[in-house]
Amino acid sequence: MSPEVFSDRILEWYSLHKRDLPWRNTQNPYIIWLSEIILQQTRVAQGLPYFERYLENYPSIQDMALAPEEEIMRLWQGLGYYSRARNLHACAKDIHFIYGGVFPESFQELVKLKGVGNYTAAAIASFAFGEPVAVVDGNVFRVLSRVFGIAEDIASTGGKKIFENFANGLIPKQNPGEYNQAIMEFGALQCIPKSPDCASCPLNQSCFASNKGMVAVLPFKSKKVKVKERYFQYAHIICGGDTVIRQRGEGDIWQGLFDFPLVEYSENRELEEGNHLFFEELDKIGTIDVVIDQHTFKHILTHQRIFAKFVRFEVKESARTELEAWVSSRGYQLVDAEKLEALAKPRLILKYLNEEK
DNA sequence: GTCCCGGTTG
DNA sequence: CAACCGGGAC
Repeated sequence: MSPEVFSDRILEWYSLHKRDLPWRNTQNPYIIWLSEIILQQTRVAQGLPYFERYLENYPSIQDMALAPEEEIMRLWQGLGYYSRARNLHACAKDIHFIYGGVFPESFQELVKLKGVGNYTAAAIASFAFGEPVAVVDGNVFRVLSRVFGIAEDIASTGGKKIFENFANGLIPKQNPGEYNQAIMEFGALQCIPKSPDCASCPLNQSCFASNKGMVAVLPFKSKKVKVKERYFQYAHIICGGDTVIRQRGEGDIWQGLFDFPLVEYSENRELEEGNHLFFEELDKIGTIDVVIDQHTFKHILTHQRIFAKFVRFEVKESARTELEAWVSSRGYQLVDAEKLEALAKPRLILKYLNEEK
């Protein structure tokens, strides 16, 4: 099948099936960029409300650039991959303060922006500026590998390169943005990962995978995820209406988000036995009113299974001064309910806080 | 429960 | 090239 026939069929399918999404039918690079960052590693249904909230809070890149980091992170709460939010803000500031508020217009320049890789640069360049550069996301891998029978490993650097080159050989010079949207939408709705309805597909006759019975095995992806088990002992320490929190550091999950003081064990046994590691320390600084064992939460991520046990310590108001000293010596913070609400927390912590009362 | 999905970065 | 998150399908 020639590139022209392929793109024509994809575009025709798109004209019949395209979803009406708020970031379509705009050429505004800010809106396109925002939607693409949110949609990285994220389904449309999950990202849509976040997109709307960001756009409502920050109608322009200037608004976002001038917003406090804490607010940017809080708006991202629950969406995952929090480095995207940090990069979003850093990029907004760069564009506002360095680029004079004007988005760069070419793939070459766009790809230099923080949080903008090959895919996102191609999306912005083609959607906003009509540059004929192919987007290659998970949808495109799937469509091209099946239709044209490309069996290269999409998890490897070399495989990705082959798909990128192939995709760029297909892209029509007129309306490349429309075509890019079309092939991704085709992958998202028609050529879906599992059990696609090939009978209704306009490319069925000429599709390699369909003809060879290889729909279930293409695209080929080598990755094997090794899941790490972790055991968190959390101390939920409250004093009056205030809560002890700490900000998570670099080099681990939930970077920059807020959770509670914790001890991590390597064995489940330790988690079950070592209940009150914080008890002694807290007991030293003042009287603990109540200690309540909460049940253990199992938090499943792709690469980690986290077993989190929460113990709630209620510290007497009379020991507040001592608690404050301990909190600051450990690099923690004692915050009121309003502040706690305003900070970005991981889903696990939100689950606990919601269930706790 | 288990498996699967997905862009960028250090 | 491994690490980063959460949700949805089955």
